[in-house]
Amino acid sequence: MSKKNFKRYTVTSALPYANGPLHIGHLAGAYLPADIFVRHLRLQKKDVVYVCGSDEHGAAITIKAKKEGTTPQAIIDQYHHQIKKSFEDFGIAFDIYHRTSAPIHHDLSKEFFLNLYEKGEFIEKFSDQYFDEEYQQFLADRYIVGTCPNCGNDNAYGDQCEKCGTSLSPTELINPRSTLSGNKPILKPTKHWYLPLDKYQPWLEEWLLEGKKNVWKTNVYGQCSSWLKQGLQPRSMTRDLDWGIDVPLMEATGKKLYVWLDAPIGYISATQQWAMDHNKDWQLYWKKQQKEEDNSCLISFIGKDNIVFHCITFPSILNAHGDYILPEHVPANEFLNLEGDKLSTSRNHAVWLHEYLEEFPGKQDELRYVLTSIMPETSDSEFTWKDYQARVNNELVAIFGNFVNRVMILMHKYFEGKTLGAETLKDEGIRQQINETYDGIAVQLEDFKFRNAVASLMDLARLGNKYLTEKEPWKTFKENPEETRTVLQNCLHIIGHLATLSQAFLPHTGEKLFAMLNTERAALSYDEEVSFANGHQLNAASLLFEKVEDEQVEKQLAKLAAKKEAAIALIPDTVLPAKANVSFDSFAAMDIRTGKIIAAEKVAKTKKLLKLTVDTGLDQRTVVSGIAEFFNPEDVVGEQVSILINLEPREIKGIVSQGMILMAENSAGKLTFVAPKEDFNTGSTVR
RNA sequence: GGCGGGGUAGCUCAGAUGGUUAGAGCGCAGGAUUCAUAACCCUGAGGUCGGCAGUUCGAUCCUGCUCCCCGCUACCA
Repeated sequence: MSKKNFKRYTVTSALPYANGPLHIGHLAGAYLPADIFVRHLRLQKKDVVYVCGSDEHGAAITIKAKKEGTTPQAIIDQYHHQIKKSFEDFGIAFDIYHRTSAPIHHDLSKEFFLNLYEKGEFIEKFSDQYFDEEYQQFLADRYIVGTCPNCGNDNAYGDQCEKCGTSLSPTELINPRSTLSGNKPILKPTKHWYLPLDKYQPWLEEWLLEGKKNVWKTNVYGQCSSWLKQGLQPRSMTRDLDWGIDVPLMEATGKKLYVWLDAPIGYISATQQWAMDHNKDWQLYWKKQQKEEDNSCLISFIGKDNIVFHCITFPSILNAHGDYILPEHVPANEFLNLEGDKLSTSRNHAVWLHEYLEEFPGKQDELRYVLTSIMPETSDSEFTWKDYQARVNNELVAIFGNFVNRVMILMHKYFEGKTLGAETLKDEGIRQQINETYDGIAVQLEDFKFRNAVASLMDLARLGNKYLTEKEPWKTFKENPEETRTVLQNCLHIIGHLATLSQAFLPHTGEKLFAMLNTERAALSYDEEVSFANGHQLNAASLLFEKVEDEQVEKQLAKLAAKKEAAIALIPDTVLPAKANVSFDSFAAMDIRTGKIIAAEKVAKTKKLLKLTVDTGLDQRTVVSGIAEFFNPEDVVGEQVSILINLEPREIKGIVSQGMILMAENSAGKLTFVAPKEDFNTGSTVR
């Protein structure tokens, strides 16, 4: 963290996309660290606003709506409310959880666009894009489906084939068709407005490359510097879409703002809404102030997948606008894995937050503790239910909960839960260690080391257990009850500090502790110390945490396995629907022959491509085929194939490919050659 | 393919601008204890720091190559 001392903080967490529920990976990546950080700032009595909201634009939402036979509005309403409720129930302390479909957000996004437009920042470019004549509109990448040139999947989208994961552009699709009308779209020139990132490159090099060196996390800095090294390209800020924010220009009817332009502006519009609701001035949190030292400190918590947008694109937009502050830190986390596998929404391999909250009621802090302890700060990390159980049982229950329980039970047993002369802590050694804990946690959190910070909290509970064991108040009670009292009351002070510090990491636990101690005020800042008046009555001891039983772990594991099986079982069912009929002539027009591969080599600088030389009986020709992930070049030589020989040649990676090898693909994405069963004459026709 | 991040004890992860015995928590083994949710406390065993080569008096830390995982990216018929 930089040495600058800010008076004010603006903290953001990545806007969750409103087309699915939240899972633990989201929490560990962008929400939990931000929440802890913000609670920590508030305990220091800093002026901070913490904003977030649903990202409700983008083509994926309209696609999902179409698939489910509903409207985009219905999709975003459903998920916005679900996500919002999950965050609330879990205890993420946003000042506001807003949404990008709100009018105030549309207005601000347009204002941003117009500001840049009027300054002449945008480059206007025409490009050919698919257009649906029946619906009279340009088609976004996701509105075009066709055959994947790589794997032959007939339902590949214009931006990506979901079967083989290949990124595509719409013009690469074979037999493209519009998802609106089903017709073949035509190419038509369309105008778009590009942000000249190349123009901002020198500025970015100074601000980011030099300014953030050794300040930003290595994963973030490394990714950004790699982009800058490669040289930035202008990026289109508009799309031909029917869902999103209108481009505020007469000539751009029917066009929408690129979702990555409007989404980060959502942080600002959310702040505006919050300010209106609470009679605050939003500009203090976002705009440059007259004196630089009065600027707010902007910190954006995100996952590693959107580093570039938050570190390069959005700052460029803010800087081009000119009135706005720039992110001081973008502490991106890596990814969380689950039980040895990537978290996956489509494969349903996830621990969903709303399900956890239902199945583990009142156990928010258990999940917070585990996720904080394994937070993917520097590399991907792994959540397992067994580990969850171990951390809850051996740490929260055995160390933290047990210490509190021991003290409370002894206080009630010996002194009816009443204190005497316990205004302050009477052990200098303990006091010093507590002070070090506070300082250590502050340093760690300001350096975004959440794992270390939460471990420091646990160490304070350890210190308590050790102190009890050393002083053995249960032994001293007979001869020296005053000694017993002093020791136990010192322990009460430790519990008080545990409660204060828990407010950042384990807020529900903090509340429970204050309730048990029966203090007057439920929440304290760091500089207010718990004090006990003479005769102060403690409340009855209650368990802070409960053990996680083996059955619960097994149940969760079984649930995951079942989901996975269900997801896999779904795949064979998705036999692709039949395509539209074609005339016999269209079929007859295709010249398919048997052939033999006589040479094969990997195409340099590609992962999936093989350059094949095929004997077609007529000639020997070169075909580029995307099968390198499934076949070694040496293994396919001599292989009989069926080859479409009168396909228009196309240049791929500088090699002219003359034809297409026919492959069959199963639902798991596995490929096999479609070829004669027996050794057959090359050049035979296939009909 | 290019680029970025990561590969360190059984598990989850720290760490060092290169320097005598590489750390933590959990797990495991032994001991002590009984106030406590068989918990706490003490002690201990455990690692050729992904692989190969190089630079160096010395490398887990630097360089090159290489393998594995994740991400970004690429005209993948």
